Amino acid sequence: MSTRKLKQPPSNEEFIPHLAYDSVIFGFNGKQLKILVLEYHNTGLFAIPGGFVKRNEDINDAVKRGLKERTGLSDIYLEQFHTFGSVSRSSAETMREILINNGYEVHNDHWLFDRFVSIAYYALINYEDVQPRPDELSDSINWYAIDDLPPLMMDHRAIVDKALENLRENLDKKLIGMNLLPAKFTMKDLQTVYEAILGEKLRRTTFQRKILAREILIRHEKLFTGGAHKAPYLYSFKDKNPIKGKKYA
Amino acid sequence: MSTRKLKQPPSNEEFIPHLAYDSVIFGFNGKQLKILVLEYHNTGLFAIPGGFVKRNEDINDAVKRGLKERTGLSDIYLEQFHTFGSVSRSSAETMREILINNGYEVHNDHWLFDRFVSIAYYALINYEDVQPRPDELSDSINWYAIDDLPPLMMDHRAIVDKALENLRENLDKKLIGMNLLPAKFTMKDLQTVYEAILGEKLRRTTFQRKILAREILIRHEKLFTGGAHKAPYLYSFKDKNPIKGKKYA
DNA sequence: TTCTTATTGTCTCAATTTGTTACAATAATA
DNA sequence: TATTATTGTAACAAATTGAGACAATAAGAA
Repeated sequence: MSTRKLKQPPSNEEFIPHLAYDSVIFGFNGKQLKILVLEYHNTGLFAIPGGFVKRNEDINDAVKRGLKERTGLSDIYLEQFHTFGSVSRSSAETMREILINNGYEVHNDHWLFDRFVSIAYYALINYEDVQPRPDELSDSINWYAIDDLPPLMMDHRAIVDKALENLRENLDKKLIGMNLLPAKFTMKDLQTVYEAILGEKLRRTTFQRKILAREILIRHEKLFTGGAHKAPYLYSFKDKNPIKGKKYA
Repeated sequence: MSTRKLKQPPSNEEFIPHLAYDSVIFGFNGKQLKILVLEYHNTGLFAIPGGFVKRNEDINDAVKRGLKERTGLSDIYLEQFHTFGSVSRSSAETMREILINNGYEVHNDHWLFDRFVSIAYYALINYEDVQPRPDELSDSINWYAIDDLPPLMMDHRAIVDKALENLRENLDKKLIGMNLLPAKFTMKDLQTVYEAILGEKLRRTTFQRKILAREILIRHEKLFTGGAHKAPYLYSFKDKNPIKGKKYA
């Protein structure tokens, strides 16, 4: 019943050789910080989403293109954080395993088996409005809690760790919460995002005071959840890009 | 008298195509923060030092190799800070101008005229123990004060600006001063480095108090300069890599 | 209606950190 | 022995952060 596969892998003509990108896509489900991890067909190999750069394409655009394909979202918050360039990070064996198990016909000196330098980005997206789609090579793509990841292939674990490190550093400078929460949220929601990213509990009153002191939020109506207690206000972010020097955590 | 040049440019066989590095090399002359800028023969083009990555070489090693060639130093403090990947940053015309004015014979589809992605690093070196050497393509290499740079070719000015931005951010986290000063220095020396990097004056007593509170310095003998005033202590850094969370500026 | 409960918004006061000024302790030199 | 410029530290004020207290709810239960 099954036909012989004759698929062609990405072409050398179209893409810059030796160059790839990888993306750590963060989402927040209301409780935990998660990232998208894909699994390749019949290999048991887990990886973060990556791709190649077209010969006449900005790297930023290549990453956006990949994210669009997998999440359906455009206008995603993206941050380039490191380029991984050791020789040892590349693994021809791993690439071969992936391609073979996807039914590709590839010769031994195919460009995908070469050494690759990877430019790594992290993305922040609103968990709720995404239905992740696996790409052609992948079996599945799923959210995994940041502290419960499957073993990742090659150096992908190191990439994720470095992404998280950078995300934590940028928590001070950029408005991280804006990209991980819906437009309106409670102060507790925001605090939970901060705690999930930092991996530690914060003091409620201090957090609230500091966030409010920054004057980056607009207060809206109250949210009545049905809980037997005072209803919290809803907030939204005032500005897209204030960049203040103040700390809030 | 002069012979016809028949030099060969770097070979496509040896290097990864489309991939380069650029380095912003910071030094401190006791007063100002400076960087190394080179000028290409007969072109009036100024650039920061860069190079290519061998096919079987870690990118970090490629940068170290380039730095060693130009400064004679190994064991240089290096920090990768960004990868520049827009299509528009590359300029075949500029490359052609440089190669032609160096007497190279290159065909029109030479690999150096292709689009390049550049991984950018900054380095911190001790100004005093360096005698910069121009490379084969360059006329000269000289120190320029960070606020008095010549016009730089292509996007090199943006690379320098981003390097400085990153250096300022890392002033908190890493022991920047260690790499820009001699082994022993006065508190005033250290403050001057901080001021040169930040581009602003700091309050003497607060600076001294905060630095001392971090307990990263060892106090040595006094330094008698011959000035008609109290002699300052000399200090050195205690540890290579403490990484404290405290701020000191 | 009136309790009870959990949560929220805000206030207060203590502890810590930072900003600012003051001042004594030098190294030369006059 | 004065004079001068600079350095190391102390002292106090101002600002920020930590830690608790507490009144104001929004339900549901009594």
